Amino acid sequence: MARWEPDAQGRLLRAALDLFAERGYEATTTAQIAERAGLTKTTLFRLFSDKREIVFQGQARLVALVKRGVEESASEAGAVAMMSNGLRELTSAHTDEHRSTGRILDPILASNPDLNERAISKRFALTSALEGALIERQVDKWYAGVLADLGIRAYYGGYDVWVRSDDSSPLIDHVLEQLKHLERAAERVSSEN
Amino acid sequence: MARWEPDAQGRLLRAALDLFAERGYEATTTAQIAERAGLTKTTLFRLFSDKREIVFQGQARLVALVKRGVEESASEAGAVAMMSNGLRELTSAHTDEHRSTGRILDPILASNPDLNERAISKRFALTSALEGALIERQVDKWYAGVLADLGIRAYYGGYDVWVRSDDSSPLIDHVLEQLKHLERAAERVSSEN
DNA sequence: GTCTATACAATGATAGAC
DNA sequence: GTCTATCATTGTATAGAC
Repeated sequence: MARWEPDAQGRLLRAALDLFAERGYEATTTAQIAERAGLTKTTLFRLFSDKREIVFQGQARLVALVKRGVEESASEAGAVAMMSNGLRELTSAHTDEHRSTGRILDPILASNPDLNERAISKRFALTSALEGALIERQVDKWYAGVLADLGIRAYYGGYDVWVRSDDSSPLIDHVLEQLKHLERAAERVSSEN
Repeated sequence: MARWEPDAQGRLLRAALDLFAERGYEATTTAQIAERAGLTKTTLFRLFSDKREIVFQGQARLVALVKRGVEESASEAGAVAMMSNGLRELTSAHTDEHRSTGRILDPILASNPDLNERAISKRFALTSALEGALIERQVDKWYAGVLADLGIRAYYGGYDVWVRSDDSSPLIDHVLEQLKHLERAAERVSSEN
């Protein structure tokens, strides 16, 4: 059937995670990753735009998901409801396998400035996507910005708890829990003025 | 007296801005920047950790400023007041010269993914610094996160308007104007629940 | 349509001389 | 503190194999 082993991207991802965990991100060369995956450097760079993207490729999907959650919200839904629908879609992509990967990946991300920078960039991309989707749904631009910040902050906070915790509660529960606290905090802004 | 021309960093920055504006960021090599500044590549990389930092070095100061604004706030000050004191300090560093530089630099940043990523990373660093400083001042962690997002969003929004505008109103005025809108938006979160 | 081989330019690190 | 020189690595480009 196939002349090549399938799932080159998946093999490269696993090879990269193995090597990064063993020897660190910087001490691992792209040639080594490709070799362990049974490929060459050329192929690696055809499949991933750069070394960091090996580990972040999956995140591209998330931007589309958060947008879809907002777009598919009922027309009567309020802005907060549309935003949390975005978060619901976003979190629906996270399986238990992602949680395992996260446990390996997160310490590596934290330890390397280049990877960390890419992670921040992805967070910003999610925030902008959420903000833009809300504006498309006629939410006032100021309100859209504030809600996007709140929502993505809740998502990352919830994700951190979820990855670290052993319980079986789904990611969305952790995220909505965070969102509740953040909404209450947002209320305090008005009471102080 | 001096065996070398002084202000190597400044000369490198000006050389880099010139060349980036002329030929673009990617088409300019670090060797060319160093040469135009009368130095070598080695010296450039001793003074700047990487090519992008030539253009962002100045931002390191800003993190210290926003922290100081919060730290030096009166003990009776509320959380919003401490946050906007941070913004006041932050904006105090921006001279008319920075505005001119911004007019040249901003289109270059927007046109290059690598530079853009670094810019986002700096924005996140400012947000984290502001959030951390508020927490140090005993602000509740949820509230600190929300206020940091609001404040930095106001700062960037205000900066964009300031750089583009021809009037003589100081940056802080634009930032506080944005902040007013964002605070009102934050109030709406509560009314929707 | 996917992979390999090879050559290449540029970043960034390092060592030793002035 | 700067210079020259050399080096490993990332990432690109090309041309061809299966």
